[in-house]
Amino acid sequence: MQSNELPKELAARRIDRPVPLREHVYQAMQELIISRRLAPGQHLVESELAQMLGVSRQPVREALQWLNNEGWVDLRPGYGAFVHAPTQEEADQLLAVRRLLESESARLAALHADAEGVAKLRDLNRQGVEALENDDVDTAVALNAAVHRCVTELSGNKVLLDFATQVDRRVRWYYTPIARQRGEQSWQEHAALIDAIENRDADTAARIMAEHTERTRKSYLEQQVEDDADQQLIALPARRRRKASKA
Amino acid sequence: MQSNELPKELAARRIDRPVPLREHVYQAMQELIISRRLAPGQHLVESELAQMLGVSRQPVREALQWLNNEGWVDLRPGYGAFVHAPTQEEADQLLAVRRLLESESARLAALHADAEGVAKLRDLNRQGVEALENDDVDTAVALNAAVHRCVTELSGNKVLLDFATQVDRRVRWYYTPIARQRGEQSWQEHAALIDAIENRDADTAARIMAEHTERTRKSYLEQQVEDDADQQLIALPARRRRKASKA
DNA sequence: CCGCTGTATGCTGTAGACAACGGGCAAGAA
DNA sequence: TTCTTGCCCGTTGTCTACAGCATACAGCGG
Repeated sequence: MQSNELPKELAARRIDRPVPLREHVYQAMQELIISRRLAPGQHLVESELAQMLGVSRQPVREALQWLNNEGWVDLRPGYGAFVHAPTQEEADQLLAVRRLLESESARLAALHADAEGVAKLRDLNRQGVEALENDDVDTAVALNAAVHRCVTELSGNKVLLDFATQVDRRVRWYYTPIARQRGEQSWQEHAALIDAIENRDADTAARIMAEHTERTRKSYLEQQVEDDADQQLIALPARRRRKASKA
Repeated sequence: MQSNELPKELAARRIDRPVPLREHVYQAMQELIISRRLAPGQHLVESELAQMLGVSRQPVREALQWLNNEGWVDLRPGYGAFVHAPTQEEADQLLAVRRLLESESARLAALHADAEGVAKLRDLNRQGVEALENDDVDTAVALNAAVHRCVTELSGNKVLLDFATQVDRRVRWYYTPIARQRGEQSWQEHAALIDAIENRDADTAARIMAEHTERTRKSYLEQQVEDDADQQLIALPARRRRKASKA
């Protein structure tokens, strides 16, 4: 099952085949959505996407299924796919669930983590602080997610990891804008959390994580109000959009 | 796929188009998996399923995607779909997550539930007790799930409801066999829970729910040991199975 | 007898095409 | 003008066909 890359430039006129096309479609569309080039609520026409990405409709359909499962698009049977339009209410509830899952993760991590795991956490956190000092926001955000993910991995509960991962992906809809705002404090809280885990202090770890995610939630809610205006980008059916743009 | 049955529905299904075929495929396969006619670990060949259900491979593929997302089958890219083989460890972790989510649901339900919601809960619970008295296990299981779902709905957190629903579906892999075992006690606990919700006693509600699901988990773990033998039904590639059955 | 290699076959992933459904739009009636 | 009615066409859901890869197996050499 190994994928030995780079042998065929001939077939590479499409895309390298070892990885199914739907994967590329999935990633491409995810980026398009994150970058807002596909607006929330927008109707996604399969044939348009297929042509745009140079593949047939099947990979697009399958990618849409995945995107649907991860909350990036909403699939209305017989009607089509629409870019998910996140609401404040949903964000609030999502972050509440995140708080619940991650707090429990921290508790379990404190019970189960070994020295190696703690070391890895410290390393990630150190890198995060460095990234912040260098104003490298993207890296900092990624490392932040990595820290949280690592804690969840150390919980030893794979199902919990699954669900937390799902939540994390959906949180990323909202997260980036607030990363800069409360950067430094966040990493200090991480450090305290890691200490608690190292000391096998489950209750403290859980409490710190709960407070940590709760602050993130608050930050988001304060931040978000101003954005709501352009949430109103209307979701026109593709047809109507096209007619409109002709005029 | 030794026993090809229920292909009669296909003809009728093809006529009423409003519901996509993949929905029917999804439901049919889910039932086949629950009933163990598709064994855990078994390799699912798309073309076989398609022929068996009287549709083409596309609806089957899409149904498999859904089944994968809900944990019924595992999809290995380029290799095929396999009926998910649940393990004890996974069940344990799954039930731990369930405990977490449902406990929080109960807490929130106690904070937010209105009189109407409480009434609905009581009604469901009453029906459940009746079903148990009539030895109607299937109905009792369904009503049990309904009570839990209703509590989660009353929490007012739609995201939480989403995740709890996912967990519930996966728990059903394991649940039915233990339903009979601890039937009566379960409904008594439900009653206590509903009281707590009605009294707006969030902490008590959360505690009762946590203990309730924890007992379910324990029951499962005790029960399950004996089943593990036939978990070892080997997952042969479809080809080999066919050859073997010729001999 | 065992291991290797070439070949055959079956499976998945993808492409391209068709038919039905449903919304949009225009023409006609009130 | 405004509402109704019928047609048009865009979109989805589905089907069939094909290419490529991986495995199983046979035949050969050690």
